[in-house]
Amino acid sequence: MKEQRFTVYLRRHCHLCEQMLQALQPWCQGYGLALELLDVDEDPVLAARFGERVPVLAQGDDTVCEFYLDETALTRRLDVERIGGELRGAGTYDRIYAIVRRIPAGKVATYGQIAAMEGRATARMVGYAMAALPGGSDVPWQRVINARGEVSERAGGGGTRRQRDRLEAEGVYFDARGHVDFSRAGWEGPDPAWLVHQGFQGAPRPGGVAGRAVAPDLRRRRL
DNA sequence: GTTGTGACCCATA
DNA sequence: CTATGGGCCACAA
Repeated sequence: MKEQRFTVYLRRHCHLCEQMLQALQPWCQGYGLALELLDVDEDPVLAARFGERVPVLAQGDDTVCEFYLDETALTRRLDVERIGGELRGAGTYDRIYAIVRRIPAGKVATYGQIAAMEGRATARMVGYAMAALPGGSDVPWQRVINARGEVSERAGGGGTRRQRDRLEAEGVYFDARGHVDFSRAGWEGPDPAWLVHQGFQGAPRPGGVAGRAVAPDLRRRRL
């Protein structure tokens, strides 16, 4: 397994720098990243290049992120071969499908929830992945709904009805406005150990927040 | 290489 | 409650 080299440009007594190194710790252990730490104050060229803009995480000449660890950006940079479990080297859609397959009958998850677990997808991409499924797939696509608790509308129209019918056949209840109550039917996520083994992000907080049983799409959050 | 195609989500107003 | 605009990107042809 080849290691992946990254460079952190930093300076001493820098709070953000220490914070980024700490955030990188589990990535080094889990994915075998090799970090090169460069103190920009020890090299006038680097000091001129970065000024106050540290820390910077870089891969070769490419900047991955500045100031805070952007885990999404880092994930994109990682060699997919490094991801463990049966999903080693799998494409994003296959990784999404693998998570969706674990939603039990009678439960639902949101696009954003799946995306947050997958780690590098967006909610929208989860929707794209569902749309790309061939007929007769073993992926229980009907169990993925939007963040408002509704079955999403789509161009065709018939698919929407079919999704609701399948969910109701599994015992999922829709209220008069066509909404699912996440506190009753919301999926809390797969076995955390399975997620970790597959190299996914952790599950959103189980149980959820009042009024929203699942975590929103965490990707968009900026620190 | 390029382009077209999609089942989203959130913050506002 | 609804409407709208911006942010998004993998995949197949």
